[in-house]
Amino acid sequence: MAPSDSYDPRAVQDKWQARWAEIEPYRAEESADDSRERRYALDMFPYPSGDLHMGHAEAFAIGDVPARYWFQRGYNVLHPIGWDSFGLPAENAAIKRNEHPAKWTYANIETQAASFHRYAPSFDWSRRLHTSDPEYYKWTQWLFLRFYERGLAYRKGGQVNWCPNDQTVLANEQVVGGHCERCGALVERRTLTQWYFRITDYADRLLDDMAQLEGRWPDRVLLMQRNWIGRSTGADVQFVIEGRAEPVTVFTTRPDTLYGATFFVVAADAPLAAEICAPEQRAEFEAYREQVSRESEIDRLSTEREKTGVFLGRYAINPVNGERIPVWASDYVLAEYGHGAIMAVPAHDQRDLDFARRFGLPVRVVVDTGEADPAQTGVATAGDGRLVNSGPLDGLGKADAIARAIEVLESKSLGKASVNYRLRDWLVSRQRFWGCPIPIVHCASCGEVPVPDEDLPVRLPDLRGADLAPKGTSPLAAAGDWVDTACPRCGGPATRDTDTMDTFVDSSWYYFRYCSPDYADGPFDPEQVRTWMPVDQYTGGVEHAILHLLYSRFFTKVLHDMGMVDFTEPFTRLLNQGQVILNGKAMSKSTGNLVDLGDQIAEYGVDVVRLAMLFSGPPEDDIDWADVSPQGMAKFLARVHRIAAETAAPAGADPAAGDVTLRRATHRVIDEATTMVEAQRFNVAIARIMELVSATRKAIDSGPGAADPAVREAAETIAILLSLFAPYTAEEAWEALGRQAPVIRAGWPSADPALLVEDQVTCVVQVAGKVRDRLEVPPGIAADELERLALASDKVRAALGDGGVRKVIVRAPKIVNIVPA
RNA sequence: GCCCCCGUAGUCCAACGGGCAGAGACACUUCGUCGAGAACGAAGAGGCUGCAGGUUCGAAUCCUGCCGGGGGCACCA
Repeated sequence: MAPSDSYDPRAVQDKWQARWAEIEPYRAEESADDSRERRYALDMFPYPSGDLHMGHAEAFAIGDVPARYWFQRGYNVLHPIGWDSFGLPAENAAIKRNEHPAKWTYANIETQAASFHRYAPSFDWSRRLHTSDPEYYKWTQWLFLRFYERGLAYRKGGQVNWCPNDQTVLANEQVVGGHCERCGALVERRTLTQWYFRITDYADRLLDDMAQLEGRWPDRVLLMQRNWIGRSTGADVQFVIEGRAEPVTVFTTRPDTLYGATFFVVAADAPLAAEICAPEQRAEFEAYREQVSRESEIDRLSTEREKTGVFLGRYAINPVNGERIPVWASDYVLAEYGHGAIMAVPAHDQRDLDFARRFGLPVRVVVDTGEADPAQTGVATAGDGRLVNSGPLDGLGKADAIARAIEVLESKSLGKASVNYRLRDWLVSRQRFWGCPIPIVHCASCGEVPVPDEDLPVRLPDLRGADLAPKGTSPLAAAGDWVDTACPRCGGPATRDTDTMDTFVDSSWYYFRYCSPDYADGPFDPEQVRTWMPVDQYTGGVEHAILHLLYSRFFTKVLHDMGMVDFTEPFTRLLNQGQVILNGKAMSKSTGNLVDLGDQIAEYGVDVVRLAMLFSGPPEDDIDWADVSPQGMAKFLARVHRIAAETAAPAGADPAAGDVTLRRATHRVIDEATTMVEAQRFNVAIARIMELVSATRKAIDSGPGAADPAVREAAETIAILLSLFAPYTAEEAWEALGRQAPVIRAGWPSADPALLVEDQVTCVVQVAGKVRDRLEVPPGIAADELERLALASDKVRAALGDGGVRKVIVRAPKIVNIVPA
């Protein structure tokens, strides 16, 4: 009997898909009188690029488990779905096909929605949203305007990252190793005026609030965010530059080493360098600056290459000792970080030391760490030690010296304690069409004017095909009728801002919208958000560790400050699923290293694919599809189905009258599977169900038989536990057992404690750490009784020989270890 | 270069706060059943827990070092 004879996945899928559409078992209830506990399960919403693939299958199988578990527990569950539907691929496809991006986008959404219906995550479809719908992006614009009012959205000119392939600027977070995070092109620098969100105002809170997430988010995500924000504490110190009226401020984390500063470095591309360069050094400096401006981001990032720089012909005065030190320009100092200038302490900073050795500048040790002289070894000493050659700081340790140095600086108004961040403000404007228009109008007499709320949304004009071709400025600029408008303030002629927002703005608040997707008086109904949020479980890929997740945390804090929400972190728990790979390599269309989800489902069915994804290992691990066995999963599901069909005890039969051995197995599995689901170790939970299936099979074949009430109890337990992982098979089995759909509302079983205690357990008796005997004892046996039994064992006495006993360690009822004299 | 995570059977993976190395799956061997199959049921084999030390009565588990794999950061003063 082949599995297909008894269990046809496709027929079962079609049957239940239709039934579920009728009974809507996954609908969240928003009524305030519903007193059930609430849970919010969220999956990172998909971008509609073609159909769903294996990666989606894994992510949504994993994200579905906690949602389904909560349904079984009887909670009121919000498990929504939507699409992150603005973005470049749609625009590129539209150019190629001479269409509107919406056409490609919404066609793909329909394809994915149909695939999702078949894949059957427990979504509440009534809350579906798309970020490219005007009903949605109206509120993205509304939020932009609130940010603008609060000074959190602003425009400034400066050096920005430019992707030559996508023809748009990028945020720092979207440049990875000097390449565009999206398309991989080498990123260039341009000087442009752009819109920013002032995320740096929230740097401290983004860091400090991570305490709330500790242990609930993966460590590596927290670490990456910490690194990205990059807080460092130290001091601002003012140096006078000879011949310049205003002193120049530098930031240092080591004010204790001020007496060791032997030169001063200004970022070569900072205006200050050009300003203070002495005439006789001008030519050399200009040549150097030209060279620096030509180097790519990749060159600049390389730590291997030798330091470069030029002397600017000027001197700075060390504020603590009045020493004259030469001022250099170099590209190892960044114009955008700190103040674009540093004091260089080569003895205690490796970068400064490399520079000093390259250009023959002096090295002066001011912290005696007990290590060899950096000037000789070329290795800067950054550790703790006693201060030397440092006037009033002499003799202090590093930490004390830092504190003392800051005190001295502050008392003389030469500096102050200071904090710097690696994090930069979030550049949000994009020179592309298929995004949310920035709701600002530029008026010759009034300047920047926000579009009034009642005029939102500012809809995209109807552009398509060639009009969208990138030309380095936003395609929106070409829509003359759209661009020309009246100033909302003075009524005079004005133009619309032609940039659109980074799509990460759209996705920074979608999980709020799900709470009240049709709400018309704001981005969300505060009442609904209060009852549903924060999100209890968020599932998605780790690639968003410092993009979407950082931005979303920022948005939530701003909404909190606006009084719109009463919490400060949006996602209580985060799970990053691994990737699906093949033969150790990422799947890729171009190399043909691909497994098609549709093919897999056609061959084995949805449940097999889901189960294979979940059973292959812990959810965080990558899944190599070459290692999984869909056939094995199919075999298991067929076993489940057969057990349900064979179960002969009537529904409602009292399990207490059933076979106690099988009942023990059932309740042990309930207990352990529950623990494993809560610990997010779904592979182990499934293994437990497999054990129960085997035990039930055995009971039917060679035990009390299919008519025993314990078999029914086991079979029903299997169906319910399995409903978290293989919804179709579980529902079909539930029906075969004479129960009424949906199985997802059957209720999670609880283990009977009386059935969890064994009446006999095996106690291992060791002599000198080696197992010598096993005793069958009652679990509640007393330690001294067990010790007596163990010492009385013939095998133990044989092992001990003539020697005496030095010590006996008893851990009742599991083990006795006897240490011979 | 610095930091984090991970090395268990041929393979994917279990093993709770140190206590019998094995739950489950794939592959393998054997047996039974039958409608004779790539079906169903059962049994079995398989290990220096990456290596070397240490702590302990007892270590896959804790500590140190090394080797191997994965990830993050990498001129951020």
